[in-house]
Amino acid sequence: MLSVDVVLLTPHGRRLTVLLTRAADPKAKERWELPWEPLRGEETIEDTAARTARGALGAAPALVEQVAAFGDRRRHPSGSDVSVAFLALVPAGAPAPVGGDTAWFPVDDLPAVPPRQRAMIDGALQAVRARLDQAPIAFRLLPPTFTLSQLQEIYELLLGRRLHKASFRRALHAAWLVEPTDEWRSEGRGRPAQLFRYAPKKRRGSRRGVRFEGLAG
Amino acid sequence: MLSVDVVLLTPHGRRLTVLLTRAADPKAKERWELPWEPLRGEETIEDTAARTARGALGAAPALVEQVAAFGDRRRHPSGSDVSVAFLALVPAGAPAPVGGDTAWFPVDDLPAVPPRQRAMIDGALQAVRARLDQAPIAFRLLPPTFTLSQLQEIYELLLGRRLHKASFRRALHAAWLVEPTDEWRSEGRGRPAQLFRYAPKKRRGSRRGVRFEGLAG
DNA sequence: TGACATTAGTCACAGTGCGTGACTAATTCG
DNA sequence: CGAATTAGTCACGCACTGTGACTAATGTCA
Repeated sequence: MLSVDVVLLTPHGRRLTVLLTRAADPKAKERWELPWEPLRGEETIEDTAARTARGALGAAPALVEQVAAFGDRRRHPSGSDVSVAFLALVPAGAPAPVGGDTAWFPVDDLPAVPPRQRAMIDGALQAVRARLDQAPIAFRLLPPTFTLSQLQEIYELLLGRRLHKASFRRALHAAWLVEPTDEWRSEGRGRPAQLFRYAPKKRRGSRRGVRFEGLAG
Repeated sequence: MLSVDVVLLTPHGRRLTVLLTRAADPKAKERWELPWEPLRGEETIEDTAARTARGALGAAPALVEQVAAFGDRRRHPSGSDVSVAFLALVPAGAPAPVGGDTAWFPVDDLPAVPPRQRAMIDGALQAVRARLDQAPIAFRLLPPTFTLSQLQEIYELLLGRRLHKASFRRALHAAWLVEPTDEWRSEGRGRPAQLFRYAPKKRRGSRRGVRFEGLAG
């Protein structure tokens, strides 16, 4: 038997959080676990992952991507030998967890989960950070139009460190990923911010991808 | 059922080659395929991958690492719904393929293989290139001491493009990965080259990994 | 109303990185 | 000997990056 597990991530304030559900088995050593399902014969693993994510969340996440297969001997609630981990991103303002059986936990303050799933969470975080400057996945966590401060906050959340404003905008400009709209948002105190939309342009020259990696705060 | 497939890579002259075996089923549409085995209950997928690699090669490869799980509906010789792909690196001077049932094919000139395995090969090449500047996997393809020209050749092979000598050495120096021995190798014509060994030093400062990515030839 | 806090956005400098071509060095071959 | 071949270094110019300071536009509160 093979299980498909999903690491659902969403921003909560300034922290990145992961969705856990209460363990079905009340005698389980760890009382929380990642949402998972056994693979059905007629489904692909991608389908199963998407369905599992929808089931736990009550809505479709913005992105579902494979992380890796975990086939070591670490314990998994399904008892299966092999599990395939997927990572899913959910925009901010995530629906409230259904009942008391699912909850969001900050990634840097997790309760005990079964060891194989613990490895999956770590792998998912690594995968997000590695892919962040290859693919524009950060935009999946934002509404169609957004301020650059919002965008920077998402990057900081996913990378787990602060970025410098000027560097961030310079690199963003060089990557030709966004274009300004003519709308402005005044959000309480402070100067209003211009709204942008995601609009990737053909990159000229540069063999490199979009490297945000070096941005230190 | 779950299959474990291995993409064995080795340098052959100036080309990167992959090991294929003749299809067991003579009526199969594609006559060559990647080495694969069904997962046994008592083994981890890593164990199975290592064993499969040894079986096809007749020796242990220098590195075996997971690429990803492939669970789409593309055809696979095992008929399984899900396959986990591993990539394996074999140092140059690989043992001659056993009989006529296994052979090395240049990655840029492959015969037809089952479609899921074709995707695995592409994925393995992408994975090698992506990990090349994160982990020192190039050294696995070389003997304990080597010349910098040999090392550069490996990088060019794995990245699939030429690098500029001066840039390569500058970046290598900055990464503190090798140290010179006091031996020199005179290899036919031309000036003798100094031999180096792999000896990673603690990297000071620099939040970045070892970025060889930008080296253009 | 006016000082201040707060957030957005830009600029400019200095240091480092990187692509590139030209140069020197040591060997073999004829 | 001189040409060819491979190893190894240097230096220039441009681009990129980290950084702090600056201006701009709003709300808050005395």
